[in-house]
Amino acid sequence: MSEANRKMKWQQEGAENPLNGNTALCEAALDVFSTYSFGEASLNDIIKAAGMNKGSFYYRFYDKMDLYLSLFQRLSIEKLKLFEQYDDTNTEDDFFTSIRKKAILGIRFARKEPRYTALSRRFLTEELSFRETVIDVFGGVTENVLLRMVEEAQAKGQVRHDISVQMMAEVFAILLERIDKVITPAMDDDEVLIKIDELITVLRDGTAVE
Amino acid sequence: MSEANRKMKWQQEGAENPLNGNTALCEAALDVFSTYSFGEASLNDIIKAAGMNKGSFYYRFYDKMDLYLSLFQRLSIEKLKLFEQYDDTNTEDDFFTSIRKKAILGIRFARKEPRYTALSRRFLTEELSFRETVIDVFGGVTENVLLRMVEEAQAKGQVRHDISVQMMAEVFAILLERIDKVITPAMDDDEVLIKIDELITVLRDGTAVE
DNA sequence: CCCCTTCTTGACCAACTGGTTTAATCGCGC
DNA sequence: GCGCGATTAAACCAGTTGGTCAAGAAGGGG
Repeated sequence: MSEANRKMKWQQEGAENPLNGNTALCEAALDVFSTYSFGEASLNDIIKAAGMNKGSFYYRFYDKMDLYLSLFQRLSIEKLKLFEQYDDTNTEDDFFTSIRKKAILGIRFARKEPRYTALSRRFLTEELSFRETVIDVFGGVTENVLLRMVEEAQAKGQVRHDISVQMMAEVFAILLERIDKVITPAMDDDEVLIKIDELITVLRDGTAVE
Repeated sequence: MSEANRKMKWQQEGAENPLNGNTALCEAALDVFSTYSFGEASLNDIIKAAGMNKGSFYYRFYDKMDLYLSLFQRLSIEKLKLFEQYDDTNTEDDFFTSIRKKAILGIRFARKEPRYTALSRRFLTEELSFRETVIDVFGGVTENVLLRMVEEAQAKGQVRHDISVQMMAEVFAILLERIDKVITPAMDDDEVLIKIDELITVLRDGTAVE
C-alpha cells in the first residue's frame, strides 16, 4: 500500500475491507487482538497463524494498525446488522421492555462471537493515544443512546424523577457492558432469558423487600 | 537475588518488600504499570524514571514480575489498612447501610490513589497465565465477600427472595467495580455522597416509578 | 591498612518487534 | 507467448525488550 493517509483510506466510500475473503487472517487477527492488547499482540504471530506471508500482508495493509482497524470495522458492521433486527423508535414498548430486548440482542451477539466482546472490552483499557487514533477514524460510534432512552422514559413517566437520568443511564450502561459476568457461556437459552429477567427486575424494582 | 523460588520468597514471613524505602521506584512502577499492561510496561522505562541502575534493580529484584508483585502487595496492604476502619461484623447496620459505608471507603481510597484503581482494573484484562501466576502467589484475596453479605441480608429479610443471591451480589460487584464511572475526580466530597446515595437508592428501590 | 560484604555501574546478550526490500514466481487475461 | 498484477520467500533493518555479568566502588570492622 502506498503512503496514502490512513484516515483517508477509511473515509473513502468504495474502499473495500482488505479482510474480506481472507477468513484465515480475520480469524487469526481476532484471536490475537482479543487475547492481547494492541502493543502486545504480535503481528508476526498473526501472520504466521493465518498461513500468510509477511510480504503479502504489507502488500495489502499499511501497517499493524490498518489490520486492527479493518477488523474493528468488520465486527462493527456485523454487530450493527444484528441490532437492526429491532428498532424501537416506532414500537409501543415501554422502557424496560425495550432495554430487555436490546439486552437479548446484545447477548446473542456476544455468545455468537465472544472474541468481539473481549476485543471491545480490551479496547477500553488501551492507551489513550491508541483509542484516540481509532476514534478519530471511526468517529464516536458509541454515542450514548442509553441516556436518551432514559430521558425519554422519564418524560413518559416510566422511570422515577428523584434520581438523575445520568445516574440511571450510567447504571444501565455499566451493567450492560459487563453482562457477561452474569450470563455465562454454559447457560442455555432458557436460563439466559431467566437471568435477563432477573436483572431487569432488579433494575426496575430494586433489591429491597417489597 | 539468588535463584530462590519466587513463590517461596512471597510466602516467607520476614521477607521485607524491596520497594520499602524506594519511593522513586515505587512511584515509577505505579505510573507505568497503571498505564500499560504488564507485557507492554517497559522495565527499562521504570528503572530510568526511578533514576536507578539496571544492575542495582536486578540485585534487589528477581525479575520484572517480582517488581509487579512487590507493588501489588504494597497497595493491597494500604487498601486493607483503610478498610479496617470499618468492620461491620459487630454493628447493627442493615445491608444497604453497610454497602454504603463500604462504597464510601472504596471511593476514598480510589480518589487518594487513582493509579491503584487503574492497576487493579488492568489486572483483570491481563493474560490468563499472568493472572494465575499472581493469584498463585497471593491466593484468592478477592474472595467474594459480597455474596456472603447478600446471603446474610436475605436471611434477615432485608433483600428480596424472588431474585437469586448470585444475581444480586453480581450486580453489586459490577457496580462497585466500575463506580469510578459515576464518581468522577472532579466532584467534591458532598457531591460524592449525593451520588452514592443515588446509587444505593437505585439498587434498593429500582428505577421504576414508585 | 587490609579484608569482606554490600552495592553500583555500564557494557553486553540473545530474542523479538514492526517494517522494508529485492528478486523470483505464480496465475490469469489477452 | 506476453504482460502484469498478485504472491512468495528470504534476508535484512534499526530499535527495544528482559536479563546477565565482571569489574569496581563504597564503607565499615578488625
